[in-house]
Amino acid sequence: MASPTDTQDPFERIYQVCEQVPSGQVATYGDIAAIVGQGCDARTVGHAMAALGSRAASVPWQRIINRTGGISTSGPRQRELLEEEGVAFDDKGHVRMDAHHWAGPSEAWARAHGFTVLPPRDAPAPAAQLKLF
DNA sequence: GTGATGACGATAT
DNA sequence: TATATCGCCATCA
Repeated sequence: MASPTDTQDPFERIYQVCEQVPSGQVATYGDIAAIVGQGCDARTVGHAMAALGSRAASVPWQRIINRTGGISTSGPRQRELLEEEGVAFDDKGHVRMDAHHWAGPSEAWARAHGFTVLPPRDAPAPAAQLKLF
């Protein structure tokens, strides 16, 4: 049996999750893939973004970046859009993931649409903290 | 059906 | 932090 509100199209589900990313925040391809699940891979999300087509006007594709916080698209267009939303970049052109990383959709929303909740990413960076003293 | 390509991720160095 | 290598999955020739 299929899940409720089953869009059947993996790309369509990816677009749905992307639309949940609020303005001023960014999400990584891996995060979107983890939420969508169903064998969706970070690369699959990239393909979906490349196949946006006319959907580019409805999906905040600019808020989807790679894990390094860098922009994979060609041209400064994506950075322009993000800066318009208040996203800060460092001198190297990387997004400040520590300040703009999207924590994921609401658990209620995820369950209502049959998505997976993003795992707790509260990694305390052990090495840094241990070496602090 | 197979091989190559790609808006990637994680690990190792 | 940057680079190199491998793995993963969907699309195209």
